[in-house]
Amino acid sequence: MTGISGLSAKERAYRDTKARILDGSLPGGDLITEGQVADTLAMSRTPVREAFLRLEAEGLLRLFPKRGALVVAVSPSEVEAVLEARELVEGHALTKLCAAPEADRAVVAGALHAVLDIQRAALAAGDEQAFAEADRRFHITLVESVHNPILLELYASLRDRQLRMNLGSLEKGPTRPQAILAQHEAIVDALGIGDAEQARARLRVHLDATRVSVVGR
Amino acid sequence: MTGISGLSAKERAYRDTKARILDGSLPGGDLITEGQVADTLAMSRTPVREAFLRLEAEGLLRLFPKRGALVVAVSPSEVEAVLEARELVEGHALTKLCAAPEADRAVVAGALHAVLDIQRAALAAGDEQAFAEADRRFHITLVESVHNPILLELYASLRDRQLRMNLGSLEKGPTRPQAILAQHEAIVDALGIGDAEQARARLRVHLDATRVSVVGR
DNA sequence: TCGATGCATCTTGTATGCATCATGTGTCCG
DNA sequence: CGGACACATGATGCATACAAGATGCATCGA
Repeated sequence: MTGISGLSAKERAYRDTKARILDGSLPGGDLITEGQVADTLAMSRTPVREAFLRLEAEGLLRLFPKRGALVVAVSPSEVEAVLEARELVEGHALTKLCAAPEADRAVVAGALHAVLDIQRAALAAGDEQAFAEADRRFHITLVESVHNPILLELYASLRDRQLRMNLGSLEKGPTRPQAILAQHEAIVDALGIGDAEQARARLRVHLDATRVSVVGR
Repeated sequence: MTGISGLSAKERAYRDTKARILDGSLPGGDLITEGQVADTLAMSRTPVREAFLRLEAEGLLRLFPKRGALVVAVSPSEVEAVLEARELVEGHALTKLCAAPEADRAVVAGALHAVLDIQRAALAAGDEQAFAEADRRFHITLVESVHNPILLELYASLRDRQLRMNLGSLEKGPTRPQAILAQHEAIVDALGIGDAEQARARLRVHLDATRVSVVGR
């Protein structure tokens, strides 16, 4: 029935719409309807409807009864909320790692180092795509080390939201990537010696820099 | 057209099913179908389907394509995950409050004291229902003080899951409520003097006691 | 007897139709 | 000229219909 793709219609509607929101083709403040998306994707309204519900749960859409779906605009307060939650979750990961047996910490630190190598290479090669992916991987790896599905899922949703904020933001400037990499390295260094306070402080620095880059102050 | 209730069919399906999962009428491991629920509530499958999707997102159901919906059984690891997340969020609230201006802290402390009064009265009256509601109110008030919608929503979902764990647990014992109340009071006391470390430690005690009550160890 | 196959049945996935509700507009009345 | 009302329009909410996948069981063959 879908014919082309092996994915269900619901999944296609979800991914397509989400992608269009995240990459900015559907700007915040836009009002879209089930019918529009259904027509575009050549499917009925039913799967689109389910995709919309999911996107609303993720905070990307806001549904208005009988009126349409509003693409939620990124507000400064949302930026704050996302960053606060990120600091909480990632900071927890750092603390927990530093309190964990040496061996466990070493494993994660090793994984993080590997990611940093990739990120360094991406920076040298000027591959923004790979750099962003490595950045994502870095933070995900950190949060995964907590082994808590609930926190991991929350974090994934936070990353998605942040993605959208980044592109709304000012140009990152050519020095941003280097700064990001340096901040990552600083965090891993603190982690390497098991200094939780230091690691958290550096995480805070990293997220503050992110905030500045996003809200411009 | 449902006529009777002012709620939408989707909302009724969601609340009813959720309630039946949380109160144990639908035990973990059960396989339910959209049709069953739709018949029971005298509505079509469509709104039930949407309710199921929502419940899956909350971690209460797990949907299997073309097979049905599994009521997720509470696992020990889920208990750990929920409690870890709760400690993280509530602990953050305590820390943030202690770092906030005296006035802000006093406002929240006042609200918490008010809730404790209610809880004390409920305990004296032997009103379990009211006691549980006050307990819920206590923790929600704490988390609300963070003013972060993302964390608040996460917390709400955590509380729901915990609800279900409690009833699967051993009898609470007549002394449990008193212990809970005492632990709450201890937390608020530490908060009153702005001692974040102390408050967090007491929160940890409280949640540990909860874990013992739930998993029995 | 045991395993493979085909079918009946059940459930979901999607499409479609209709009723309802919200909104904007044009007209009529003051 | 201004405001209220009736209606056209468009969207969702829900019901229903149908197709397709998954499962269990009976049946058949070795």
